[in-house]
Amino acid sequence: MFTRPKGTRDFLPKEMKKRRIVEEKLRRVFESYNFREILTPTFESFQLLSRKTGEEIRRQLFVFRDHGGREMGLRPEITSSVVRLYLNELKNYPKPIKLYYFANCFRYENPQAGRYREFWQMGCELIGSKYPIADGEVINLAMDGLDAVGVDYETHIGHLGVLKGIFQKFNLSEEEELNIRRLIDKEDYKGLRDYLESIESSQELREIVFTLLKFKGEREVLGEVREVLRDYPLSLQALRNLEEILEFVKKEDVVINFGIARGLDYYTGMVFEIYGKRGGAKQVCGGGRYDNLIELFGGEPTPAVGFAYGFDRIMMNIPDFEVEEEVILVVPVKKDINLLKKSMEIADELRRRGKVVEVDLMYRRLNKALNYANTMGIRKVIIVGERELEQGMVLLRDMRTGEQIGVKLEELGEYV
RNA sequence: GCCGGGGUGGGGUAGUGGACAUCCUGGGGGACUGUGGAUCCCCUGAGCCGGGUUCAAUUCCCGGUCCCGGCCCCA
Repeated sequence: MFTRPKGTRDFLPKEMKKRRIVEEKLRRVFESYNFREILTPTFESFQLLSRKTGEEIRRQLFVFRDHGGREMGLRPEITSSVVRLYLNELKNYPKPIKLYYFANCFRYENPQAGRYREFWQMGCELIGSKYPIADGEVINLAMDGLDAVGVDYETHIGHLGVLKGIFQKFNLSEEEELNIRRLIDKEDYKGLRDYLESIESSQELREIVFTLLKFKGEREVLGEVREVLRDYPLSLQALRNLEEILEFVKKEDVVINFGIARGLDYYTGMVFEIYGKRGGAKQVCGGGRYDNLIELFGGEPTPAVGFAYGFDRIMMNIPDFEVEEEVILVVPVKKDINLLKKSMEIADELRRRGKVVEVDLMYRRLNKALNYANTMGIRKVIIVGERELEQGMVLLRDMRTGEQIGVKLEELGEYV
């Protein structure tokens, strides 16, 4: 027997239906902002995929060689592909360019709650605007989408420029910066303290870092933060940028959090993460500004900002709902060739009218067919028998009430 | 990559170092040649894989694998 590859899933009809419904709601939000859908290949050259990241992501990449010996990888996220597409096809279009996507991604990781080797991301990239209003729009869009599907969430917004401004003043090496960011990101404050001591950082650095991390909260903290950062001009500049962005963020209840470092190295400015409140695999959305990435990929320096939803995690964070399908079953009273054909004709006619219609394909006895309708939750059954056909009628049975009426064939469409 | 808990028909389960492995549900067919949630009958179908201990393993031990979850990292 064959089994599913580890970390992958089969989606059964019922769940698929729900996914499509949620997908459609999210799509409508992106499109209401006039973001336009694109689709890029499932695999890209290994070169492209590994461009912006180091060893860590390489370990998570599904890689293969094609028959021509070219190294390929399955996309672990979509932003790289969108940047490539932008440079290939759209770089001379009027800005801003607003694109969205919904696609599967692959990471070779150990599965756990809300984490799979194949998973779906829906996200967007806004390319060409460096202004705070663009950051604000993207954040608003992210929250609108979650509202549209009923996720209970908390939004955290930070800015990498603030920490960078501090680091610069202390001449830290790139590696030291990275290590510090990593410890901050995972909120390992003890480890952070130990590390800062191990690299013999100055007292001032330690103080400013921990002070900054303490200011996690509502917008009111910004005033105090400004005070704390008064000797760090670059940080103040970043803070100013963040304040401008927040002017455009329409919801008040967001958490200012300078601890958001984001693992992907390409972020340069505002960063944000949104957490669902239903435990396990909390992060349903992540994004931010990446003004260097396009340049890194060989294009003109171009500012950009975007985010991605973890679609599967959204599915875990929405209130459950039932999908109801109005299905009609047409069943002949006997397995007589003429009745069978007549049943198909009736089904055809109703389908043309937009109904979802099934004909009994199992040559079941009438009682078994009704039983089938019952277990399948099919509400309406059309019973086709000679006696009624002679008068141009069929029987229409409502499985829920048990009511059964004779209906003229011409009027059937109005009854079901 | 590391750590914890699991794995019995399609789904849900019981039990056991020893005979054909329990029950419910589901699926197919029939009793009933035109009316359901019904009854009865028949059929279908299971101890993750490999090794070890043992006269004997689904049961005990080890390894692997997959699932669930945690770390790392992220969506």
